[in-house]
Amino acid sequence: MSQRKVISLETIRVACRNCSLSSLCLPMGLTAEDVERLDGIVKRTRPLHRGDFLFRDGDRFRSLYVVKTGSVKTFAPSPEGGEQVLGFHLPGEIIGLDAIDKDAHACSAKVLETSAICEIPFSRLEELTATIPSLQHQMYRLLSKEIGHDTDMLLLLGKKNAEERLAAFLLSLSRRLQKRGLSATDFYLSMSRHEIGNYLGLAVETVSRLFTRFQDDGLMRVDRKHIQLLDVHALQSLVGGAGQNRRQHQQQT
Amino acid sequence: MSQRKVISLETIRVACRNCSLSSLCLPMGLTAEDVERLDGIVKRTRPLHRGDFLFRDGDRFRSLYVVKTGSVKTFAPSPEGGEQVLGFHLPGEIIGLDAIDKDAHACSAKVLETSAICEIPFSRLEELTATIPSLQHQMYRLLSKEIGHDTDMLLLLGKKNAEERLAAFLLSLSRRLQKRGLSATDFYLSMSRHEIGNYLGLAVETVSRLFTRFQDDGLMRVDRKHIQLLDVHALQSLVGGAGQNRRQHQQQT
DNA sequence: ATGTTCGCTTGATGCAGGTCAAGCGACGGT
DNA sequence: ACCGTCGCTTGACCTGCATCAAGCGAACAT
Repeated sequence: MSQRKVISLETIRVACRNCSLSSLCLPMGLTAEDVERLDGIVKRTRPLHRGDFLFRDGDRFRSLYVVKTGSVKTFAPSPEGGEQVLGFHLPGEIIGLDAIDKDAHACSAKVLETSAICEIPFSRLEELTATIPSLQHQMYRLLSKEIGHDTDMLLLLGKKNAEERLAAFLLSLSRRLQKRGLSATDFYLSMSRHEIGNYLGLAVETVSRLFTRFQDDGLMRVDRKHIQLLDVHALQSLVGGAGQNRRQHQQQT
Repeated sequence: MSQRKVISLETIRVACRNCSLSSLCLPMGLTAEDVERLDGIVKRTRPLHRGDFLFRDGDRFRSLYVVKTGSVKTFAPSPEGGEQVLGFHLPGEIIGLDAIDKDAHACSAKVLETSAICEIPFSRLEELTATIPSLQHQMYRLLSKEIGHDTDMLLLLGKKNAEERLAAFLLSLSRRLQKRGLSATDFYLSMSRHEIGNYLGLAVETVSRLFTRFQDDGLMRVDRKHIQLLDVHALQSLVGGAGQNRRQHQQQT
């Protein structure tokens, strides 16, 4: 996020082994030699710009994509012509795993800001994983992690109110940016209020009102797309649902 | 579902190659020889009963589980002490994929009715997939499919109203039962109204009222847990969101 | 600089569905 | 056969958030 300068070609050609994201990406836990082999199949594309598509819903599945810098949103069409934002993807995150099953993309991926993206042809990757057990394991973990993440979203959409959703969203961004060595409390939103609302199952107006409220309550500072979190702990307790006396659907069997 | 008789030991010891579910399960597309090898690592447990756990949230991850007969629900604890039902699993469906990442289960799996379950130790499976490319591919597809399914649920929880959610739920059950050779229009619900509501992000009362309404509208017949779908096509058009003039969050960039 | 667009904010209003409350019938235990 | 429990239904009410409406300011083109 907040990546405003054009990325130089120099930067792009850096290999996996030098990539600052390797600890978040596929090479995690591989030997130097295996990283070289993986490196051999990764394509590094020229910088993409806001609005560019990595792929569109319906496209044949060929490659996975890893965000190197910038950010990408994925979204699926809903039957009525609207769309559901499925996620915002930051550096080190992998896009396209959901397309393996049907060998076609069920969602589209659109670049939110000038971004550098690695492309990994899946068939080549699959060959490689068959001969590198730790890479295979890493793939399973990545796919599994994606499921776990979706599960978290199900809980959020199924049980949390608007306040809890937005607080969770902000904290998720914060945590992920921090992992990438960026500020956890001061960042730019590359997505619009509308996209945030869509992602969280809320109306734009609700998102806007909540930003205002959070700011009035001293939890954060908002200036257009520039966000500063002032009281992370308070936000965390909001997510916990300590928000009020919110009744939970209890479960009995 | 509606599996009331106790499963005989005879049935349980049948191997993968004779399993009627093989086309839905891991063996899909394997050679006879490879199925044998897979078969060698699969454990078949004695029948489990309503309320039994396959695993609990926090347990160390060891195995994947496949439902052979019966049904299982998975659910995750939410911070406030409630829980979120994540899914209902029918014969042929695999449980536990979300635990690979952290090597621990983040949700619990509880048997809803007398069920037969296959257990597949994951470490053994992983060894096997490294030597059987088509099995590896099958695993990737399974994991990917799970992501796709979660994605559908995100859309449902994020954009659909109560009516659309329940209709989608009924049709999903119907479709899955049909794939397993059971009736698509006449079945028992092994889960409670409460669990359905929890899964769909609705209150029990709303689920109940909708069942009544759907019945009054001639879409289905409801008698306790016995369901008969009378007008599948009408239900499908409900899901489409033709429900009214439901406004969609449009997306612009 | 000036107009146009578009994303965002803010206020007013309405309603889908959650919450509360009460009753009923099925089922399991003794 | 009886009773208690529990899941389900139904009605009355209430509220959180969507919807509708209006206005504002930043970014951009001319």
